[in-house]
Amino acid sequence: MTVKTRFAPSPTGYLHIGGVRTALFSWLYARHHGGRFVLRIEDTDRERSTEESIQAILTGMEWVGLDWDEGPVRQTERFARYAEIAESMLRAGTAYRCYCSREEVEAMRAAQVARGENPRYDGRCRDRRAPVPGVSPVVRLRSPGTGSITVHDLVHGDVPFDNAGLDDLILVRSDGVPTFHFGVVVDDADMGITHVIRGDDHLTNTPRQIHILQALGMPVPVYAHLPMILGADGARLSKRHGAVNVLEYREQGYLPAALLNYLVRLGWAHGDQELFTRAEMIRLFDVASVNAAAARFNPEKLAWLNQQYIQRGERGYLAGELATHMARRGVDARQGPPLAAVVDAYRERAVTLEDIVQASGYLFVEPVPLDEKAARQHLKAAIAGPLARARERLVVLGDWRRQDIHDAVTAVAAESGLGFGKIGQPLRVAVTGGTVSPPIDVTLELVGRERTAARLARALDYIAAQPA
RNA sequence: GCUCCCUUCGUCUAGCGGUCCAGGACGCGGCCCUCUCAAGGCUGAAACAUGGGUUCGAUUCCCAUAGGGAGCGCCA
Repeated sequence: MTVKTRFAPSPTGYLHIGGVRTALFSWLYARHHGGRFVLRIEDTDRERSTEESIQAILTGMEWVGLDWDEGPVRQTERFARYAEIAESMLRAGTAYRCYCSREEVEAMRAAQVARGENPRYDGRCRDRRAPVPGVSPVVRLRSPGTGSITVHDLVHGDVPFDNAGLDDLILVRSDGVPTFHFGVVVDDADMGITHVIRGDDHLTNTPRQIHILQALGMPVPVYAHLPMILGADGARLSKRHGAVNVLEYREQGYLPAALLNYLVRLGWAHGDQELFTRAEMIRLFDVASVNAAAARFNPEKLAWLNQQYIQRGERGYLAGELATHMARRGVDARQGPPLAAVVDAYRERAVTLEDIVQASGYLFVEPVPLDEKAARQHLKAAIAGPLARARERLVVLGDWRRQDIHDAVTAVAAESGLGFGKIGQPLRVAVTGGTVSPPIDVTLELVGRERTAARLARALDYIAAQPA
C-alpha cells in the first residue's frame, strides 16, 4: 500500500507557523515512505474563506519548499460528491433528516447544562417520518450511542472513547453545505489518504469521524495527532508572541531551511543531532517517535539555527537571497562590492539576512553617514597623523587585497608607536561611519581603494574642523 | 460541567527497568582568543511535578492528585 498523506488548511488567514509544522511532518512522512502528499483547501466555510488566504498558503508552502503531488483540491469543487454521499446515507438509514430549529437545539442544550448534563443532541428526529413544512432540514449521522471506539494513533497510542458521549453530528447543513467533519472524511476516503497527520486539537473529533467512515463502509486511515505549538508563555501561539505567519519570517531574513530545521525539532529528535539537511530529515523522520507533549516556540533557538545556516550556507545562494532583501530595502547592490564577498564577510556576525543588509549599508551609500558619538570618540586630533599616513600607504598599495591592507595598517601602527587597536578603530569609524564592522582589513577591502581614500580624507577634514 | 490528551534543566529534547549523583542543544554566567562586533575554544549553574503502588531495582510500568492543554457549533 502506497502511503498518502495530506495537509488540509482552511483559508481563513495566513499560513500559520504551527500549520507549517503539521505540513512538514505530513510531507516528511510521505517522502520518507516514497508516498504521495496532497494539498487540500478546506474552504467550506464560505463566510471566512478568502482567495488571498489561499494565495498566502500556496506562497508559504512554496517558500519553505514543501511540494505537493496532488492539488490544491478545493472542497467547494466537490459539493456534488458530498451531496451524493449524503443521499446514499439517507437511503441506507445511516443518516437522517433533522428538522429541529437552531433555537430548539439551543434550548435543549441549555436545559441539559442546567441539569448538569452533557450538552448533546438527543436524537429526537431520528424516527421522524414526515418532513416539517417550510423547514429545510440538516442531515445528521445516526451514531452508535452505545459501546466504545478506540482511535489507534501513532503518537498517542490507543485512545478509547465511549460512544455514549458522541451525539448525532450534523453532516450537511440546512443550506446543503457539508460540515467540516463530513467533508474531511469523504475527501480523505476518496483521495485514498492512508495516514491522517494533523494537530491534536482534532484528537477528540476523531471518533466521530470514524463513525462516519464506518457508516459509509469505508476504510479507516491511520491517525497521527501532533501536539500543538505554544508560545513562550505556554499559551496557544498567537500574534502577541511575535511572528506566527510564515511569510513574516521570510521578511525578517530567515532561511526556509533553518525554519524547517527548527520546526522538525519541535516534538521530534534524533539523538543529539541538531542540524538536519532536507535529505536527512526525510531519511530519519518517523511520526511514531514524535513527542506527545506540546512544545513551546523558542525564537532564540530559531535565531541560532538561522545563524548556523547563514554561516554554513552556499555563498551564491545566500548572495541571491541577500540581493532580494537589499532590493526590498531600497539598497542598490550595484553601488558596492560583489554580494558574495559581503556574505563571506558577514556570515559569522549575522543572525538574519536583514542583519547583513543593515550592517553592510555603508558599502552601498555615498556619502556614508558619520555616527556623531563614534566620531567624537575616535576621530580626535591625536589620530590625524596616523590616519594620514595610513591613507598615504593605502593609496599606493600594489594589490588591494586583505593581506596587503593588513600589512600596511600594521606598518602604520608600528611607525606611529600605536597598538593595532588604536589605529584600527579610528580607521573603522572613518571608513564605515560607525564602530562595528568585520576585521578592518576585510572591511577596507570591501569598501575599495577609492572610497577608502575619500572617506579617510573626509575624516581628516572632520578632525581639522574640530575646535582644539 | 463532561470527555480526551499532556507532564525530564528557563526552553527544545536524549533516555524506551539497573548503563543516570540523568546526556546534548538554545539561552544565561565565567575564562581564553581579540582592531570593533561576532564567530570559536574551555568552563559553570540549571530538570526526572507530587503521592501511592508493581519490582530485587524505577526518570523509565500502573493508579491517584496537582498543574497545563484540547474538544463538546448548521466554525474549521
